[in-house]
Amino acid sequence: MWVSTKAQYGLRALVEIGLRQPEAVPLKDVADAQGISQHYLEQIAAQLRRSGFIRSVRGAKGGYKLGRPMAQISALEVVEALEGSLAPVTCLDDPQSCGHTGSCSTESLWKKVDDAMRGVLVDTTLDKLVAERRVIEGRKLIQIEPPRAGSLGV
Amino acid sequence: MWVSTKAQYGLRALVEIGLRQPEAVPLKDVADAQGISQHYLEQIAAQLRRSGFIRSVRGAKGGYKLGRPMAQISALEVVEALEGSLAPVTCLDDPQSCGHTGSCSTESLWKKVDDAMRGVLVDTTLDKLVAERRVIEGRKLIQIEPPRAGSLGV
DNA sequence: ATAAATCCCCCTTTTTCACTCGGGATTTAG
DNA sequence: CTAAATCCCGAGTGAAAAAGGGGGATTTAT
Repeated sequence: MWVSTKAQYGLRALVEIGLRQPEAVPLKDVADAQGISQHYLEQIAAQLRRSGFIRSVRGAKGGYKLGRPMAQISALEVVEALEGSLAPVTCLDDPQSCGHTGSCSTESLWKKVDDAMRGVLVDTTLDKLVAERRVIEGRKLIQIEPPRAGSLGV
Repeated sequence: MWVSTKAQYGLRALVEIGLRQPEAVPLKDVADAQGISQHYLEQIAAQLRRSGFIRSVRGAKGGYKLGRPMAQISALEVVEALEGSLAPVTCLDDPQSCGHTGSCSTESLWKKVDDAMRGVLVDTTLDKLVAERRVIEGRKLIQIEPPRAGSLGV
């Protein structure tokens, strides 16, 4: 596994927050929904906030809102903000690290791998993930967020 | 970096050995050519041997030969033999590890990433890497392994 | 016999992961 | 005003993996 749980949790948290736009979503809800330690999630949220993906609303009834439109948040950005470069080998980031850049037979292989993976992650924006989430949840969404009338849950 | 140096060294060692087929190549030569600790390389070679990628020839004038045709050795096999699964997230290997397989909005993203990267690595066989290496080395190859006639250099 | 090689097992050091712990600051509800 | 709900911050921790090192036994060409 080379994507840390931190990055996975962060991305899932953004989906959870995106799902309830434009309401402020407290981390407790996210932690409960995803089965994650709330305190750990706080640290992740702090990083997401510093990177501008979310904005905090403090105090009771507070929580987090998205910092920019869902279509402008790619999975690549999120993951790299939380765990640094996703390059398969360091010499793609730092050509001096191994010394023989340009003369290595495997260099282009790693470049291709990097491009392939990066392509998928750039293409996957938050709105797509949220849409997929809505499909998965289906009707259950209605029970979580009743549209102001109490005529749903018996 | 999520491909260990062990896997990188192992792959490069196979290229080095493949380059001199069908001669037995001692690890010292590989270590020198690649700038790797010979002792560390021994450990890697042991794993490659147990996986059948190379066969050892013991004693003086010994070394390692390829265990099967270069076209039948993919980078994916080599890397996975040396460092286990390359899946970006554990739930692709072990669906029980996270609990909510099938109901996770990011599951298909990681599957796509996995497929993209795996596709590149499966497609890259040792003969392609060796060919690329020959291109890089160019004429220098002649100095290392003269094909019995002196009519090539100059 | 000797030198060149592979083979084998155990050991250390450093770093990273995935959290936990213990608070403090800010805002709203009552 | 007070209590509750939130976010905010930094330190610490236990386990695992990464990247080797040490030392020696075994096999074989010469």
